[in-house]
Order: sequence, then C-alpha cells, then structure tokens
Amino acid sequence: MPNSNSDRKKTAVSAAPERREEILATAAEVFAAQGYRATTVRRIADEAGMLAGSLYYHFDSKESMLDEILSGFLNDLWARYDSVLAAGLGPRETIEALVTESFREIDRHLAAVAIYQKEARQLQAQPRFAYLAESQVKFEKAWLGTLERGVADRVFRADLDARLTYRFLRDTVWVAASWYRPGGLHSPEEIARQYLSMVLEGITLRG
Amino acid sequence: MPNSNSDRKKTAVSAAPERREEILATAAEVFAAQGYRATTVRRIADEAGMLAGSLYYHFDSKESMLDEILSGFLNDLWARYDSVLAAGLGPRETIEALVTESFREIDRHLAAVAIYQKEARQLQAQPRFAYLAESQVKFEKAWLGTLERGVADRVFRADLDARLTYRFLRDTVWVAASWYRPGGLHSPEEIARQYLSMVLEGITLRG
Amino acid sequence: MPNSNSDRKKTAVSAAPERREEILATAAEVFAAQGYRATTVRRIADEAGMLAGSLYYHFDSKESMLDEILSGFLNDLWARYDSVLAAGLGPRETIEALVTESFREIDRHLAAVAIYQKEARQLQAQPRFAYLAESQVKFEKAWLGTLERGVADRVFRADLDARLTYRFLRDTVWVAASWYRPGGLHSPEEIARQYLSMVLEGITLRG
Amino acid sequence: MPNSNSDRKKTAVSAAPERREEILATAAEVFAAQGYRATTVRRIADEAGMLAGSLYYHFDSKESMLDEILSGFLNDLWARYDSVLAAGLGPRETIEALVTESFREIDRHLAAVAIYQKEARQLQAQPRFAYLAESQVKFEKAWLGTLERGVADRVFRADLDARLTYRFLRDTVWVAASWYRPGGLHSPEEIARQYLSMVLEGITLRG
DNA sequence: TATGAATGAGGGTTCATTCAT
DNA sequence: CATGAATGAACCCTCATTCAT
Repeated sequence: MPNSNSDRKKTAVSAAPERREEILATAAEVFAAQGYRATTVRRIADEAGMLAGSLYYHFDSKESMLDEILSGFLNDLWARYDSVLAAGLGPRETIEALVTESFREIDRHLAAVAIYQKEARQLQAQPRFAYLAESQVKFEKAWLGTLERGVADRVFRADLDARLTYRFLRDTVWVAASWYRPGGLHSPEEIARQYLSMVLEGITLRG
Repeated sequence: MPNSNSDRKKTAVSAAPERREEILATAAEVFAAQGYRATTVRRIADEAGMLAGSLYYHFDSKESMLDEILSGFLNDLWARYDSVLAAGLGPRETIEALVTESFREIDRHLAAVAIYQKEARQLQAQPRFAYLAESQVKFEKAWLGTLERGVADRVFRADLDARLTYRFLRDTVWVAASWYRPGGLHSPEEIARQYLSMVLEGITLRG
Repeated sequence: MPNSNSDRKKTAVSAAPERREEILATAAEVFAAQGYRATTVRRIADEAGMLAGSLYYHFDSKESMLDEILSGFLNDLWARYDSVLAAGLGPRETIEALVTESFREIDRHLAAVAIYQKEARQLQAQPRFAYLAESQVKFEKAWLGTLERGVADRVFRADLDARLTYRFLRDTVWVAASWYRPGGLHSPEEIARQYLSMVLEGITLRG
Repeated sequence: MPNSNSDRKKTAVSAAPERREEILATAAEVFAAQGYRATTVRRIADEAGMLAGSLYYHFDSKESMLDEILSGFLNDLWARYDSVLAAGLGPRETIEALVTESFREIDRHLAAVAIYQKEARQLQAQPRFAYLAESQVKFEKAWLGTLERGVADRVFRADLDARLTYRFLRDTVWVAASWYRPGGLHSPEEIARQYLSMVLEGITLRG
C-alpha cells in the first residue's frame, strides 16, 4: 500500500522522534474530537505546550500531520489483516479474526479510526490521500472475498446480497469507534465476541 | 421535541417558500458532500445560481441553514417514529417497523442524514443544537426500550448486552446513509428487509 | 448659503410631499439616536413602515436624506440668525438674541442639531457637504464679530482671548442638544435665560 | 471603577507592550478622525504599517481596541480626579482643579477624549461598555456635589438650576477636545485659566 | 407606490504558514 | 528548538442600492 509516511521529507533532523510522536498523538485526539477542519493548528500547539509556529519545526503542514496519523494507522492495520489473511483459516474463522483485529485496532488507534471514519471520504479525492481509496479497495476485496468463499462453502447464507452484507459487517465494526472508550467495561475481545455473536447468529431467540 | 425551526423569525416573509426550499436542498447536498465546515457559502450560492450575499436575504446565517436542514429531518423522522411507537406492535414488529422507516427516511432525507451522522456529535455542544442531544436521548429510549421488552417477552436473546445491541442496531441502520444512493438497485424497503434478516437471523447458514 | 436641497433632482414626482417629510423626520431621529453610519436604511424603512427598497422611490440615497435634513435645519437657522443680525441691536442684545434663537432651533430641530454636532466635521470634507463648512465660517463671523464689537464698546471684557470666548459660547449653546428633551422642565427660552446669565455674569456669587 | 482593560485575556503575552501601545495610539487617532464605525481595521493597519490580519495578533477585535482606548483614558482621568477630590479643597478651588485637570487630560488623551465625546452615548448600551455609564454617574456626583457645596457655602450663586449649571460646566470643558490641538498657542493651563475666568466671572465687563 | 429578490462591494475576522531571532 | 510577530488568502456576513413586477 502506498504510504506517504515512507517518503517523508521532513524539515526536522531525525533527532528526538519522541516529541514528534507526542505531538502526533495530541493532534490525533484533537482532530478526532473536533474534526480536522475545525481544528486549528494553534489548538494542537496549545495542547502540546508550544506555540503554533513551533509545530512547523516538526511537521511541514497541518495536512502532513493528518497524513502521518492516517497512514500510521493503516500500516498497522494491514500488517495485522495481512497476517490473518495469510493464516489459511476457514471463512468463518477468518471473519472472526478480522473482526477481532478490527476491534483491537480501534482500541489501539481510537483517534485515528475516528478521524478516518469522518474524513476519509473527502480526503480520498486529493492525490496525497489516494492511498485511502486503495486501502478501501483492498479492504473490500478481503472481506467480500471471504464472505463469498463462505457462501460457496455453505457456511454463510446465500440469500443475502453480498455487497450489502459486506457493508453491514464493515460499518458495524468500525462505527464502534464513535462510542468506544479504551479501558471501559468491555475489552475489545469481549466486544468482538458479542458483535460476532449477533452478526453470525442474529439477535432473535431460537426455539 | 424542541425545534429551532419553528421559532424562525426570518427575514423572509411567509410567501414564496419554494426558493428557500431549493436553496436548503442545495445547501444540504453541499454540506453532505464536503462537510459543513469545509463548505463555503459562496459554494452554496454558486450551486444555487446566486451570489453569496443573496443567501442572506433568505437565511440569516450559514448555521441557520444547517439548523433548518437538521431540524426538518428530525421533525419528519419523529413524526414517523411516533406513529410506529403508538401502534401497539410487538417488540419484533416494532423493530422491523422502525428499521424500515429509518431506511425510508434515509431515502427521503439522504443529505440531512449524512450531515447528521458527521456533524451531530460536535454540534450538540452548542445550545442552538441542543435538540440533537435531546433527540438522541429519546431515540435511545425508544429502541432500547423495545429491545428490553423483546428480551422480557423471550423474543430476543437475553445473553447480549442491551446497550451494545442497541448501538449495533442504530449504527447499522444509519451508516447506510454513507453509501446509499436513491434510485439505486435496492429500494429502501428491500434494504430494510435484508438488514433485518441479518440482524434478526444472523448471517450464518443454519443446518 | 449653498443648499443642496434647492437643486434637488429627485426621482420622485412632486406629489405627496407629506410622506417625504414623515420619512425624513423618521430618518433624522434614527440618525440622531444611532449615528449616521450605524443607521441602516432598513432600520429607517422599518420605522417608516415600509421596506428598504421602497425608500428609493422617495430619495435617491441614504446620503441625500442626510443632506436634506442638515440643509433644512441650516436654512431655517440662518433665516432667523439673519433677521437678528439685521435688527441693529447692541452687542449684548445681539448675543442674547442669538443664544435664544439657538435654543429655539434646538427645540425645533433637535434631531438635526444632534446629527450636525456629531457628523458635521467629517461630512465637511465631501464636496456635497461643503455648505456645512461655509455655514461654519459665516457662523464664526457673526458671533466673533459681535463679541469683538462688544469688547470695543466696553460691554465685554477685553482680557479674554476672543476666539476662545467664541468657542466657549458656541459649544455651550449647541451641546445642549445632547441632553435637551422637548417638552421637558425648562422651555428653550428659560434655558437661554439661565445660560445667558451664567455666561454673562458667571457662576460666582458677588459680594 | 469597572475597567474592562484590567481583565484583559489577550493573545499577546505580557512582553513587548510597546507595539500594542503604538497600534493603540494609531487606532485612537483614526477613530477620532473618522469615527469608530467609519474606520476600517484595514485603515488602522495601513497606518500602523501592517496588514489587517496582523492586528489580530495583538488585539482580538476592533471593539477591544476601542475598549482599551476608552478605559485607559478613564482610568487615568479618575486617578487624577480622585486625588483632587481627596485633597479637601473648598468648592471653588475644587472646581478650578477639576477644570484644570480636565484640560490637561484633553492634552494627554486628545484622541480618546474625542472618541469618548462622539461614541460614548451609543456605546453605553452595550454591556461591555457599561463602565462608561458608571463613570458618567460618578462624574456627575463629583461635579454636582461640589457645585451644591459651593451654593451652600455661598460661594456660588443660588439662583441657577444646579443640573443646568453642571451640564454647562461639563460640556464647556470637554467639547474643547473638538478644537484643541496639543502644542498650539495656549497651554492646557492657560486655556483652563481663561475658561475658569469666563465661567466664574462671566464675560460681561463690570463697572 | 411599494414589494421581493438579488447584487456587489466591502468589512471584520480567522488561520495556516513563514521567518528572523 | 522554540518564540513572536507578521503575512495573505479566504471566509462569513452586512448593507446600500437596483429593478422587474
């Protein structure tokens, strides 16, 4: 996956990467809380204990912060998804593993996920963020493929529109970022288990 | 439900509300496509075939356009929800009716729903948009109550966390606005049927 | 005195001059209360029971309303001043008559006087309002001349700077417009009497 | 006295207040020359040798500049008035000292005084500028009280309406700001002496 | 005569960004 | 590394004015 993070041509010398990460984490939280457009660079600087101008020593633009946040998240996500997909599991087990990894990713990169959910659609149009669209395509291929494999294997119902089911699963998982709070009542794994139970078995009680 | 739309003391007189509605529909589409903050009033005016300043003959601010769009949508939604809730249906039938009405509402007010999804959380903080939070509360009461009634009636599974299930249902329905296109392959009712089937029966094939 | 009022090339037909006067009086009051710049043409229209655009049937601009108000006031003032100055009175009696006429003029054209006080200095720069400066010059000539005649006649003290005294008199009289309310406790003549008493005799009690 | 200037939570840090003062002085002069409403921030910026946006680094609005100008002037004025009033002088000497201090204040804060004269009445209505009204009240108390004390002490004439006399004195002093130019022919003290002479003794020559 | 709707030129303000120190 | 100050483009909004009806 193309990752603008890799061809980073920063102003900064390579030294002190911790400060960068701190600022990035701060920025991510503010972006998630207020929205990317609504967030001022000054607000981020305030939160990071510096002046707005000082941010430009570490990053060359507000947009590049966003870029790093999003690509960092997607890189991490795909590393895990790829290893699930390479494990040679059956369709149902693959879905279970993907869902579980997704909730874990929400737990790890909550802010980034929230930002992604809200901004990705608009961002995709810009060349700089084309990788978002590519990730989307790859994502659909993985999930939809698994679902279709499951239907073929008579593990999943065949009477449902595949793309509809895919969207249903995808949305169900990721919108959780809008209410999930790390350290809350349920662990990511517990949430995954319940979600899977609903998705796979439905919420209706069986006689 | 408090509705800022009702105590509108606008510049415009009562006559000729068509132009208002036209502009409002245009604004809603642009807001939905680009995000509220990212949308300039010039863009709305362009799209409406007028100059930016002219918008202010009909509305007194960009924010008040947003307000009317959102409150208009919620008013319509609640009129329908209320009549479903007043119909005295069983829990499963109530859920089915609510889901169906929701998809119909997405069909009717697609732009407004998309805007709501993206902006409501931040907007709620402003006093002017407090009604969004109130609607949210009422919404949760309706859905969660129906689910709990269903569990008590042994119609729904008792082993699921009720709030988790509620969120699952709620999000499942509404995020559809992010991909739904009116006049597409599936009618709102067809989408509702399939969604309900997944939610109620699960996606796993039964022996 | 040049009076833009005389070469009025209005849009309006000559008919219904009462409506004009009504609007003008309304405008004068609003200008006086809020300041010329701060007054919107719409506010005047509201107060006159019409829409902003409708004013332009009667007047061709906001500025021309101001012009008519101011020139109307000055025309009236000079008619009276001129007849005082032509009466051949002694210096003290002339001053007394001018002061009394001034307070009467404040009583008659309160709003116009207030506007004049506040806006004249800036307005003078514009060619259209050059007559304000000319009036000022003529005004100074009349008062200062009378004072100097009084000094020569040993009616007024000779140890005071003449221009200082002139300004003292002028300001004393006209600022009254800032607090005077027609129909209040004191009539214009009573106010004139007391002012004159102070100005001529001073406020110190004589042994 | 309430002073909005004191609870200033400005963008600017405490350091380098000189630039602020420069800009403020510039703004005051432009406000005085053109009127507050008629002054554009672009004009102030031009005069200060910067761009309009740059002003907002130092001040958070055009209004807050006005606020600082006015409250700065009033603070200074009251410091001096208060020390006069605390000096335990007789009525006539108190009036003389107040008048003299007033002319000195006009000399020091000419622009601020001119602005005050022209804008105070309208500004008072806004909560932010309520301190103008409070100052006015305190002002009247000080002057009117002194005048009444003087009448009781048989230093001033008893046959004059006290409030009328107060307004006469007040206006007489302050309108001088409309024509006074620092560094002109007469010093503030000289002007005060002549004004006092007129006010106390009158302009009529005594046999 | 008056209205409704629009125009268009600003005006105040925000904000990402730059840069000398 | 960070600050303080400034830039400049863009934004929302206001308002006098126009004009067809």
